[in-house]
Amino acid sequence: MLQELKEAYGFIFEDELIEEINSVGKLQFIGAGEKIIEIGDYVKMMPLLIEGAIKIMREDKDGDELLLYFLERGDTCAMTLSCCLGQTKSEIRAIAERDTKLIMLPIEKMEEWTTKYKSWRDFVFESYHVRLSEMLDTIDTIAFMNMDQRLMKYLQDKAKINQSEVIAVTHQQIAYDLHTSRVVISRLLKKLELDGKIKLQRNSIEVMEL
Amino acid sequence: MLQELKEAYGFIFEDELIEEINSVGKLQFIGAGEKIIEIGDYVKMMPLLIEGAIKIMREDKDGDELLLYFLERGDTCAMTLSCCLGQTKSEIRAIAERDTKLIMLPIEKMEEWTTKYKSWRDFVFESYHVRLSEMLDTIDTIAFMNMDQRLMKYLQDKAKINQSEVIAVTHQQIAYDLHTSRVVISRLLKKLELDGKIKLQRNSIEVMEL
DNA sequence: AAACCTGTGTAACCCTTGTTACTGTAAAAC
DNA sequence: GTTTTACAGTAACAAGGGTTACACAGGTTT
Repeated sequence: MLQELKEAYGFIFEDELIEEINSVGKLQFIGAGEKIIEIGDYVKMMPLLIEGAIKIMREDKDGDELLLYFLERGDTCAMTLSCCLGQTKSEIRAIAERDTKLIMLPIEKMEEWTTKYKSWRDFVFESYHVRLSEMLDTIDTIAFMNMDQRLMKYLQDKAKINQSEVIAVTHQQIAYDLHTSRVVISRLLKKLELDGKIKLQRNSIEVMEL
Repeated sequence: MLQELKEAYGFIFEDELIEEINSVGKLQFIGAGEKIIEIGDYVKMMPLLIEGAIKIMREDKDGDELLLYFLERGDTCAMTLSCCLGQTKSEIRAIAERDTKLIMLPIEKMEEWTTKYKSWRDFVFESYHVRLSEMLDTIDTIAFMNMDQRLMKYLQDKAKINQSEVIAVTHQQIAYDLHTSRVVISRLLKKLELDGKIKLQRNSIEVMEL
């Protein structure tokens, strides 16, 4: 674990902190599609993403869903952070977008490290900063863009996070992520294909413009 | 200033920190409607809200606006916080919703206090936490609610923040805040009035259900 | 091979929201 | 008092997106 830890976080954390993380953290593997945290769960561990990608979803009382953003290597879940420090339940659902490797940290250490390590403090602040920006971006997207633009952005983001122009996804799944209906997605995808921006296959989509 | 400072933040900050804030902070009065921060501004000071209310707006490249949330006494602008620590430009616009009293803190102190005072650290973390929650709430609103529901929520929020059932606002102003058109707002307001939820007057609206 | 399931394409229709245009009216400016 | 200006009401229409319904195509199961 130490090696991977250093690769992903060595430039950020001082050596002593890396040691500590290495000794108290638990390496964990999550298969693509597996759920990591559910809404309402009490958060007992804080994840550091080593490899892979996680998608963060929001859901309202009626069960309507919406993709908030993706997390990548070097990210942590500020939402979880927030929950840890506040001892509250999770407001979001986290699902592995790809096979994912992460280090789980006991939340007791959070407080301690915050006092002890400047690099940890900076990391936490930076995480919050990045997350707020990401949330602003999400708001911009749903507030100011039409569904066809949102769809194209979604496909591009998803291609990027999965490091492949061909993304494996069904129209129904996209509809869930964008909080709309399958018919609408099929309709808009066909339009995008006619515009030469994507190519449709069964169960997958090739994105031509990245 | 000391007295007001203690009233608003005495329960949170240790005495020594209150002293420091008192000595380096500059008390500032902002009239209702005045702009505090514009998008793209470099943030040189961090505000602590003592009294009044501030509305935080987002704007996209086409000039389309959207109200994100209100700040109240005891709040600070996490977005500004974020900018201070990251030395980046403001992503949002802040406008005094009512006559507002706030303490401006030089950002150099942020780093120092973060190391020195646990109460300050906790305050910063708590601010981020509250702000993320507020952003989630904003996302829920625009993603999952129809315009009539959003409008009613807007009126209720605005009544609450201004501590009055009668709010002084034009249909056009509401349209800007909710990123829609005046005609749509007039239409929906009339419907809400017929439902007995509000009473319309020129330049003001009385909210019956709080 | 037949039956079945899942994913996709498409038409027809409806509701919500956005747009344009015009009217009236209160308040402010002259 | 008359003229302007800002605000509000409303109709008519357009567009985006949600809904329902049905057809069909690949795979999978039996």
